[in-house]
Amino acid sequence: MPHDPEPPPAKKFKPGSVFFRLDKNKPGMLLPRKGNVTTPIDVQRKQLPIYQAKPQLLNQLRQLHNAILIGETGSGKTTQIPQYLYEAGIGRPGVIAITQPRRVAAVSLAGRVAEEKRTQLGKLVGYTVRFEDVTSSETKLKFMTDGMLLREAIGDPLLLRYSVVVLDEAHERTVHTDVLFGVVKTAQRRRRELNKIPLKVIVMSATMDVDLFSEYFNKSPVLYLEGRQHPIQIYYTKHPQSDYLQAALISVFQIHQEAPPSHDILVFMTGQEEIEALARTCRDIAKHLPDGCSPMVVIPLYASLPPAQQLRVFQHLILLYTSLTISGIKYVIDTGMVKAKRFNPDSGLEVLAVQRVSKAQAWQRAGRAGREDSGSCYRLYTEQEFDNLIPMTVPEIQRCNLASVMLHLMTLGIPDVMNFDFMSKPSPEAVRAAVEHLELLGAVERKEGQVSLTALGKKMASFPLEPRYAKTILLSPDYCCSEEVLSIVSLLSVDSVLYNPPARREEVLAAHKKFISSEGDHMTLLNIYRAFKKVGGNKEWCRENFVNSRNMNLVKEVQAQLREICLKLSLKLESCGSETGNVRRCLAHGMFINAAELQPDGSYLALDTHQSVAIHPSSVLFQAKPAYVVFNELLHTSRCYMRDLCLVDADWLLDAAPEYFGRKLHLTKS
DNA sequence: GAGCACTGC
Repeated sequence: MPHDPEPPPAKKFKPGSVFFRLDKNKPGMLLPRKGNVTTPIDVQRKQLPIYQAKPQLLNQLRQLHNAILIGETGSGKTTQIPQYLYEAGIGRPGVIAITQPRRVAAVSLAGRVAEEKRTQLGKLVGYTVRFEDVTSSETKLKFMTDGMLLREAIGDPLLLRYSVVVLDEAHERTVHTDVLFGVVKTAQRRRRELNKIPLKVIVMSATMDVDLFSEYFNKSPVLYLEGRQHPIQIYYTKHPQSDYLQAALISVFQIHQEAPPSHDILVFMTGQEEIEALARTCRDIAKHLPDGCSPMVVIPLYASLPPAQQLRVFQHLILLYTSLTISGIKYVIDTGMVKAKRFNPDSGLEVLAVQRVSKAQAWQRAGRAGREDSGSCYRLYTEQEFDNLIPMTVPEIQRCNLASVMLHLMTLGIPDVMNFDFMSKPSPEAVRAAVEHLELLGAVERKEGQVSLTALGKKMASFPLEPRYAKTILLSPDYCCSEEVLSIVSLLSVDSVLYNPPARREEVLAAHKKFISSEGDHMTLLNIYRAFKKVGGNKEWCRENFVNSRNMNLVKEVQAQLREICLKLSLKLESCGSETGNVRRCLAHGMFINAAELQPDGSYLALDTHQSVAIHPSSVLFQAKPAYVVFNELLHTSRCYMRDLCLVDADWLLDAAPEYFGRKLHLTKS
């Protein structure tokens, strides 16, 4: 491909440079649609592709205990299937649950279906997500996050309130969905054994990788639904691109000069930094576009941007990498890369790395171009490279820490968690590491080779938190600092409450300086939270202090929820006031697995895995070099960094787990 | 002296 060391003038991007090759073998995927916004709602329902299939669908669904439903976006399956079931009396008098991986989807779908049924939300149709329950005794169609159904299963493992469970967006394979697969399958079997009302399970997915689903659910039949996708033209590069960012830049300008201005371009990229850099370059080049070329509006879009900015109206170019729903996209540029987390069970380390997308992801990205009308997708890789992509993204359950999953399964009374019937089994090492972690925390115990939940473990499971956080909260009454620990855990379980625009670095440092505690990041966060509460969550205060008020308010919600659980468990809630040493003692006892020791050469050794780690420069302890710390997480980027550190005494760690540290010390010597 | 994709309970 053409390449200039200097930022090339716009002329270089004139149409005609043969960059893409048309792929004639893969024409548009599905049928066009006719849309009309003013059509009455019941007519709209009948215009959906799924409506034609309604009689056969109902016929099948009435008989089957399990069904796999494959339908593209726009087939109407998520809004219609629950209504069809209800209208046909299938599953009465029980409740039909429809799970979603994301909150917004659960909420908006419930709203849409309530509208279609002409009822008030929360009556016949409702939703349940964390912090929000809009259901009543009348609710028969209940949209919920999969995590929420999982939590409900703790009190009701057979899911007896439900006659039908619809697992939607199953192709996303989130941890929660994958665990739910096993939970509903178990509930189905147990209900049959106990002669209870049968449970119908419908798995809905957008992809064609159905064998796995079908096989898992006792070879259940697969029903296909026609979608509503418009034709999409796929283009590939002639040659592999060594620099996908450069390729994206060229493609953007090529399309911009050829396309009508009302057609937006969507570029899939891997992260904030990349997006900001490309946005800057595009804007610079756009200033020097030749006369007659329409102006270009560049909108960077990523999750950590404040929501107001995400909602801005855009005209021509969007740079984006999330799964946000945006309409009016005509052109998609797919870099073929994604940033994803990988997990190493041996080191307990999560690595965030840029890697190639899967075929499924590539098709999903392409699909974004055909929502409203026909579109084009430019893949910045060759067709051969596409053919070599892995078919499906590795399910999250195979690349995450399983501690909370294992704890959850045990709470559900699953007899043999080590051999749980996962659709895609995580590695035995990952399972073993998780159980060992729980054992160290005292959540499980081994008796004659069998693993069982302890009373402490049962309490830990009642918190929607990682086990070590739950443990720390449960320890906090012993140190008379539950209020502080609740705040700290809440602060750690949301995205950063600190706002760090790199352009205003000096101001940020000055503003945050007054909160800094020499005891570490946890206490610093606590100082910020205390100050925030003192001014009553004042937004102006947040702005002045570079504090993210949205996340801060989320902290308040989380804390309220955790406090509620503490009260149910009759934990004593009290504040230690200025005795912050108590808080650090408590953190040391709860987080002892994440401890590190200063070495003579100035580096740190993580005591659990004996790997060399460093203090992340964002920590307030970066220059302090304390002898012992506990940290919140390890992040492997350019080095292995500890993030969110708390200064502790060696004695506290030894006191927390004498046997464990005895073993670790022994390991150091040998 | 770095820079963290997206969810969810």
